[in-house]
Amino acid sequence: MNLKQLAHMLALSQTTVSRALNGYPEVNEETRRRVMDAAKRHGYRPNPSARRLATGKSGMIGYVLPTGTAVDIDPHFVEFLSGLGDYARSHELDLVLSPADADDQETTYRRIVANRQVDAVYISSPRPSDSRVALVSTLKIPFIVHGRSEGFDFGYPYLDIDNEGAFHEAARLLVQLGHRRLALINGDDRETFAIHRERGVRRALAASGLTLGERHVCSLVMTEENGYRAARRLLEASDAPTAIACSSLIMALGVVRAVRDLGLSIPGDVSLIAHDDVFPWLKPENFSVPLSTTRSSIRLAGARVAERLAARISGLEEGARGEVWPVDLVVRGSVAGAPA
Amino acid sequence: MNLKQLAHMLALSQTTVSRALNGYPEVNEETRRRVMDAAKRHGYRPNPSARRLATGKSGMIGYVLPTGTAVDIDPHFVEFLSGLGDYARSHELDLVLSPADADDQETTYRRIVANRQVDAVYISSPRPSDSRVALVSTLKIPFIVHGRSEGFDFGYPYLDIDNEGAFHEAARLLVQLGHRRLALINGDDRETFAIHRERGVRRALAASGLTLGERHVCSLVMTEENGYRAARRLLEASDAPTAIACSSLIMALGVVRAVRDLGLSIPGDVSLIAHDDVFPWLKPENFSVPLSTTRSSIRLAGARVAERLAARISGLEEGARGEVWPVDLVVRGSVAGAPA
DNA sequence: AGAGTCTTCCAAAGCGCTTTGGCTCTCGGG
DNA sequence: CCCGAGAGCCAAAGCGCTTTGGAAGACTCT
Repeated sequence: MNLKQLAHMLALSQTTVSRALNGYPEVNEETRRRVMDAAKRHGYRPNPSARRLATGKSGMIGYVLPTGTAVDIDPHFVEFLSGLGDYARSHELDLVLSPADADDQETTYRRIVANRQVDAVYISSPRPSDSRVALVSTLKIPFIVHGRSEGFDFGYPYLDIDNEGAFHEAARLLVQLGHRRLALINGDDRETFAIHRERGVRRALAASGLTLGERHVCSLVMTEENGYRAARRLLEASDAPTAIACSSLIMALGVVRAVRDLGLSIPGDVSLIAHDDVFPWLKPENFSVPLSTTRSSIRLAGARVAERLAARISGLEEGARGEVWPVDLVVRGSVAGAPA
Repeated sequence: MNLKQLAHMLALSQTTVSRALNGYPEVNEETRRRVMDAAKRHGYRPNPSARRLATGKSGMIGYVLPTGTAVDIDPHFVEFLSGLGDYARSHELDLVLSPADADDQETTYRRIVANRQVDAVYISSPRPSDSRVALVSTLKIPFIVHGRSEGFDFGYPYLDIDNEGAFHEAARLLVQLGHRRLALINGDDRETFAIHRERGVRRALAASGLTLGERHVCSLVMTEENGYRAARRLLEASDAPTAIACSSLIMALGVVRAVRDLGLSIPGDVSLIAHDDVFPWLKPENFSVPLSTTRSSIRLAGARVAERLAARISGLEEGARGEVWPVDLVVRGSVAGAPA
């Protein structure tokens, strides 16, 4: 059932039917009702390919997925996706993932924009002066960055959490508890979120005249194994930290294992605070010693990104609006006063 | 730059240019070269929307993403996606995720097929007599099921791992080691994979005249917390099992925690084997006691599904071909003879 | 040389929708 | 009573590609 048939069966022109369906004003309400009714009754669904060709709009959100045999998709992605899906579902938006060589995403961005394959894109895990952000800003397409880039002389729309503030609070708490040697087990420090977290820790330490030792900050892909290795290296050193801030729950698993392997205890020998993106399958309160966390639901962020993207597509949102969400510090059993 | 312009600038018809570009035989090789050359030089890219409207092909693979506030996307999904992306990238295929109410995916399947939004779809986490499989089989669209359904009187193409065989082997090993009371901490037993695993365990036990006690099999969403609860319940009972087979590494984390909380040890008091889908961020060899696993890379499965989907789209693969991958049993420190 | 056969190319008809540019009819105001 | 201004509808022109149904010329055969 296509427009032509529907129009013919209503003894109307395609123009009128199309307009009636799309809510244009120049059609009699009575006629509109008739059209709407017939459309529903016959299950008419405009062909998206045709509509897209005519309008250039696709009703899809795009995401360039970095891939490669050596590239692993971040497990956080799936949670973000859940949120995105929550919103997208109720607004008939689809999401298209365009896999791209991790080292050359630009080509893909250009392609999906030039082809008008999607109405908007989002960018995640940005780095300072991220080339994707720069590129997409010049392309005429609505977008939002999940996270933040830095060092541009132009603004851009983003949604980020207050990583610096979160880790500042976490470190400040540890310092207040008497800890003097803190360590930070961070994610990839080429990404902005990790930079911000380190900055937060440093600022808190500086406020008490302390510093983050060169060897007390690690930057690694966030796996359990890397958490273990980092913690092990830190704790075996002569100037072992008495408190650790950790960028992910998954790494924290490794940290806990390292602590145990070394015959130490949490929080007796080491206090631990990790960032929690809120996974349904791994909860900080269920760690053998309940884990203190800086918490922010990445799923909610996904939903919000979708919402703002939709707003941008329909022109309801414009300009370089940045949005920064505060992060909760949730104190549980894994922190205590510094050992004597 | 569109076809018309390109044709005009080559003083050829659109027909010829189109055919030259698409490899049709009825065009002079010399002409083809000229066309190809000019196309490349001017960066001509056929407009996918137009092509799609004309051919009905979209160059996209579809996946209906079950969503809802109470629905969590399985973390395995992201690994599968990595594999899918690996293949799709090198073949210019995009992936479109259509979020749907988890309780009504059928509408969405019908929509994406009717709209010809995608050239093929895949279905994951199938259940016995899965309605999605039945539906998609009637629709005229290439598809592959990742996993297996059961109880149909028709065949369908799928890719699955030998879940029954894997758990059969695992259980057999445990029995050989003298264990008499096994338990199974399984995933959602409405899904086929879980049913197959249970079947495998039962078969191995039966071979030695043993059975899987009613209360020795748990079926739960695969989270750390559920693994903990299940293990705790099992191990505190009077007829506590001496060996546990577990359907996921994430649940196994919880099992290990429960064992520790109860002052028991692995493998001294309990042997443990879990299924490993091969996550880059959590490895069985890094468990405090290296975990024995049945191992099968879900990422490779993703790549293979993409490959077969591509083959089906281009007509190279047809019919109801099922493919079942064997699963490795990797023995590590978490299994030992049954305690006296 | 005429007929048949390829080879190589083309004009034009879709694909199904949106949108431009009228056209017709009704109605109130001068 | 005529004019201008809506209101309501329509025909047709795109959007950019593929594909059908030839047609022209070159070549082979008899």
